[in-house]
Amino acid sequence: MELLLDILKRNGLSVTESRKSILALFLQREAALAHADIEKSTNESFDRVTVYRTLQTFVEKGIIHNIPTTDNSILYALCKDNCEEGHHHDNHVHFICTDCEKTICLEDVTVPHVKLPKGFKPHHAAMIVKGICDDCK
Amino acid sequence: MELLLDILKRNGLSVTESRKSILALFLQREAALAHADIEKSTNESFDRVTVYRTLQTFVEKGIIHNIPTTDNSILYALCKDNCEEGHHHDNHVHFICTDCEKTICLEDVTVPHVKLPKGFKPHHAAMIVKGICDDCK
DNA sequence: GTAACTGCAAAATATTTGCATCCTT
DNA sequence: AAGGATGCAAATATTTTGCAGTTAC
Repeated sequence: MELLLDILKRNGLSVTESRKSILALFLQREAALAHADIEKSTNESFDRVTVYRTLQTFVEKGIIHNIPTTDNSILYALCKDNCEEGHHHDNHVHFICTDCEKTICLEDVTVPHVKLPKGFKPHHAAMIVKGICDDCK
Repeated sequence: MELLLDILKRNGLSVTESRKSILALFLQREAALAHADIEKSTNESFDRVTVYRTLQTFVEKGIIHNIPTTDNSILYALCKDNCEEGHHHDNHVHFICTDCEKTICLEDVTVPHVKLPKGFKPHHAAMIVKGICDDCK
């Protein structure tokens, strides 16, 4: 709970119920969350609009980042290292379990470099692996 | 244009105006397309619903596949090899140019394998590289 | 001729914006 | 007390569904 308040304060955000609850959700799960997950998990105690605005604020501050998905949903995840340092290092692999549908940040697996065709200058790379996670195997 | 009809017929699809136009769009561009791009490019000559249904049909038949994105859009791309063979091999890297905003299939760059933590069984991997493309450099 | 595709209407869902009120600092 | 955050209402955008008319084969 200390950590939670630290994160908000460090980023110059006022401490409100919605921010505390939503950030707590991210801290207690290892999986990524979609907007809909957050609405469900907080029992709809916050206005839908507040959830949108809270997520947007967190992304702007670099507290969470979004993860590429193949469908039209946006997944958000907070990753330990980032938060501790206050800036983004989401260069790790994301794993989507096709069984339990969770998206997990594999903090220890970094995205490998690839050789691109001539003329292409890479700036940032993301990688998503689908399969069966440790819990569902 | 021959190719175009071949693709439709090979997949057991009847040849209609919308399918021809939309498939032609994919064939003449190397970049991936979003639903909105298609509506614009076809001059809104087709109903929005038809575009949805056509894209869905193409995905089901394996003519196009969708590409992961960080925002909440869905990008679709047809990749040469897949179409020639009639089934999916989209295990190549996708490049998103942050300048022209195009998403390009790098057919020749395959997604590298990564070593996952114990218990994780990979099934499919995708990789997205952001940066500056050959045209914008 | 028949099955399948399209367009229109409308429903359902998702996202954004404006504004008055309430809460944090 | 002041600035920012929230909730509500409503506008806007996106996606889905049903159905009647049309088209491809």
